[in-house]
This record gives sequence, C-alpha cells and structure tokens, in this order.
Amino acid sequence: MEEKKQLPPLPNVKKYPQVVTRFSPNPDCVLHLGSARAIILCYEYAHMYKGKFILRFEDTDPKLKRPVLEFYDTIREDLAWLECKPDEEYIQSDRIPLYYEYAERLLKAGKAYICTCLPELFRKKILAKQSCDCRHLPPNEQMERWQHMLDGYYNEGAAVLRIKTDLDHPNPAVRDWPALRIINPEKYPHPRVGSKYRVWPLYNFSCGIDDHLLGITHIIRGKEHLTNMVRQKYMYLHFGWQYPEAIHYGRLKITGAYLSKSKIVKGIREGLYKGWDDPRLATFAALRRRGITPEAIKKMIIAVGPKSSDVVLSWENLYAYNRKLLDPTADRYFFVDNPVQLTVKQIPKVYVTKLPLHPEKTQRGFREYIVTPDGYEKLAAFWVSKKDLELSKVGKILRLMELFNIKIEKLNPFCVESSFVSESYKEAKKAKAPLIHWIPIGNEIPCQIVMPDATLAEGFAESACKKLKPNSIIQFERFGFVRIDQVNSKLTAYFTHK
RNA sequence: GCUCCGGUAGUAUAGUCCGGUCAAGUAUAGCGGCCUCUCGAGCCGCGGACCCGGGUUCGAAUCCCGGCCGGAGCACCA
Repeated sequence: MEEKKQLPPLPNVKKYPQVVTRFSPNPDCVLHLGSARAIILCYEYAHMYKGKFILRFEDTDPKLKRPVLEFYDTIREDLAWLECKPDEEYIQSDRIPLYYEYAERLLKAGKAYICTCLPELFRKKILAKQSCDCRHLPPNEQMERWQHMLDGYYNEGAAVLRIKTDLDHPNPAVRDWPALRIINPEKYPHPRVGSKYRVWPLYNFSCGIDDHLLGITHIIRGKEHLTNMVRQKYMYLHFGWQYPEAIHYGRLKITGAYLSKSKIVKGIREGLYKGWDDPRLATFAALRRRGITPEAIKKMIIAVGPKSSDVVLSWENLYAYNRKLLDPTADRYFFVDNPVQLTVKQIPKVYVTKLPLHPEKTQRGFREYIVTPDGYEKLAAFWVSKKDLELSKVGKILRLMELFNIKIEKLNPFCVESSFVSESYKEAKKAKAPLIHWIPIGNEIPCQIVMPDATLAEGFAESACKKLKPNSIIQFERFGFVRIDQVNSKLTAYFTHK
C-alpha cells in the first residue's frame, strides 16, 4: 500500500499571516511534466497551510519568448485538470505601468541607471569590476534618459535600465543586472497588448516586484533561479522590502522523454510529433490523453518532494502510481490484437457466458456473449490474438477464459482449427492450459490502439465496448490499461500502461 | 574558466541541521513462492545503497578538510 507521503514543512511559516505561493509560467508553450513540480508543490503547500495559490503569467518578452494566446488557456486547463486551481490570477502584460512606476522610483533614488553602453563594452567593464559612465549620471539625467527609452528616442537595444548592485560581487552575473529593455513594438507586437509598450521588464524586475506586491511568502521554483534570487535581493534592499522564503528544487526529468520546450516545439514544427498531445511527449495534454491520472502525477511529485538535487524519474514509477489508482476502478474488456480466426468443433451445447466487468467487484456487472454451435460439426468461430496462437502447437490444450477448453488441431497462418475438450476451469488448470481471451466472430468492433511510441496496435474489441464513453479508462485484459479516445464505427484508444 | 548547488540500493525517497536507537526505513523495479478463470491486482519472502580519501570522536550516512562525479547559472530569456 502506498504510504501517505507528506511534504516536509515549509520554513518560517509563522512569520507570515498566510502562506502565499505562485506558479508563474511563460505562456509560450504547453505545460509538461517538468512544470509539475512547481505547480503541485506550490498548490499543495498553499493548501497545507490554508494559504493562497496564485497563477501569474510572465509574458514580458514579445520577442524571444513570444507568448501565444492559446497557451494562456491551455495552461489554465492543465491546472484545472491537475486539480490545482489558482485562487487568483495575474498577467504581467497588464501590469506594465506598475513596473514603470517602480523603475522611476529606483531611478530617482539613484538605485538604478539607464545604460547606453554597447553590450560588449559593458561586459568588459563589469568583468573588470568597473562601473560604466552611465552609472554616475545624476537622477535628473537618468529620468531624461528614461523618457527617451519610453518615447522612442532610443531604438531597440540602445538603452537598458540597470539595477545597481555590488560591483565587487564574486559572481559577475549579478553585477548591475538589466531590469528593463526596449523592444521594437511594431516589429514585435505583444499578442495581448499589441504595440502599446516599447519598454518591457526583464524577468528579475517584474518577478521581483510582483512577488512583493502580491504578497508571495514562499517562492518555490527551479534551482536555475538561484542566482536570480541573489540579483533580486539587491532590488529588495533598495526598496527596503523583505525577500520571501525561497525553495529551489532540482530539475525533474523522465527517462526517454524530452522535457524541453524548444525540443517539443521543434518536433512539432517539423512534423515529428502529431500535436501537443502526441503520446511520445510528456506534456500534460499527452499524459491526459494516455490515461495518466492527475492524482498519479500528484502523488509522484509529493513523493519526490522539494529537494534541490535533480531527479530522473522512470515511466515505470509513474505507471505504478497510476496503476494503483486505475486497477480498482477500470472495467475489464477483451481486445484481440492482430486477430486470427479460431474455429472450435464439437461444442456440445449453447453457451451463455457472463464475463465480469471487474474480477474483484462483480457488482459492477457483466458482459454477456452467446456461443451457438452451428451445423453438423457443431462449430463456432472466434477471434483470438495471433500472439497467443504462435505459442501453441497441435495437440495443445488452451482455455478460452470463462468459457471452455479446446485442443489445437490444425495451425494455418490465418485460421486455426480446434475442438472442444471440456468445460471446467479445474481441468484447464490440471492440464496447465494457458488462458486466452477471445471474441465470438460477429461480436467485434474494429479497434485501434495508439501505443506510447505512436505506433498502432490494431485488432478487434468485443462489441460491449461500443457503449464506452470517450475519456473512460478501461483495462483490456492481458493487454493493458487504455483510455478510450473515440467511439464510432471504430474504437480508438490510447495505451496507458500494462 | 568563474559563481553556486548537490551526491543514500536499478529508480525515487527517509535519515544529514541537533553525531550513537541506522550493520540504514519506505516505495517502485528485480527474483522466488502463494493466491487469482488477465501476462492486472493482492499476499508472503529474498537480494540490493550511505561517491572516494583523510581527519575529529569512545562512536560519523550525519561534523571538518581534500578529491572525484553530477547539475544549475554566467542573455537587453523566463
């Protein structure tokens, strides 16, 4: 049984009236398993302490990481699917004037400056722990330059607002970091606010301002942001703000899956993947389509916890969590992969078989099939999997599950002949007969199963599957769990796992 | 190269702050058995780990130093 794994306590909870966390994606791509750690940790901690969970879209780069309108919604949907609904939502592109206000405050206080140096020149200076000339200009001149950033006097790339830090800081990356830059609004309009703004905040600025303004008490994000915390702390010092608690967890990977946005986007653009929900991807859309439950993801993430070391999860791990949730609830059906015809002779009577929908929960009901022996030979025909017959030879005894036992008499490539030997299960056991599943010919529906590697398994599902609803997760016995995707004249399902 | 993190069984995690109860717990995977009209589930059992080397100490997975390995950051990205 699965232990009820608890998250370790959050630091300094008592310091704050209420715990507030946030998940802040850039809506430039769909979400994938790599984001699960941020989302679930933030949500779970907020709820653990009866706090607040905020969704904040960080869409302040209309040029390099251009947001896409549809992803705002898919992210909201993914969060809803994960049952991590935010209490509040903010969009940074709506808050640009606010950032300007704080930028001006810093400028006026001499805590920031507008730098018009060539990037290479600035780099050289900062590496040598030297200040550039712009740094010393008085506030009124800085304000003038600031106006020029806003009014278009400076072109894209000509000026940047920098936050003053310690030029002696051992890490050159934190020295006088850039906070706002110019992006040509005509060339790079923002999908939400169009060409309204030409000065856009960089991550450390907008994130730092918002974390304070929204009252975030605990920042939970990937450790790639460790130096960003160091940078932002200088700004907090300038404003006299107190920096929130910060937890930087390690990267989460899963063996064999690409969890990088750029690779996913590239694969889709090149047609390698069929869409955001291609089964080979570890996007939430793909996991959802494959029948991975949000609860399984949640349990796995909570088990992994907020450690700062990287983790490489295996699919088996995720499957194990999922299987535990699915096994008690999934109804059982037969699917014959790669069907081969099997005829059985000498069937003594009409068989009416009731197959339980769940082996341990017969109250869930049954599927019923009638096997009527026909003609002089008292013959009936079935579909069985090629794989099951490949292992048998003439003379071998097999049991058709919940039906009767047969003996193989003739093996042809597309048709196997056999005859009835006995009815009881006990005899099958005594003979150590393999149990195989079957579908009476005439009681089938064509069925296609999309496998995790995007290949197809084709065959027949039993006719009872016609009543299934898309989205339900069932188990095809001896085959694996699948999620029903479409039901029409043909059944389409996605393979979940064994 | 520089600046930071981190290294417990195949995988993940507990323990590391505040040394002994840890010859190291748990889950999953593996193996064996039982059970079951699924190759699913369940039950029982088995094997499997503290990166290396020094030091401190009566005693170190836990503290100190050195090394090795892994990761992250070093963008007018987030």
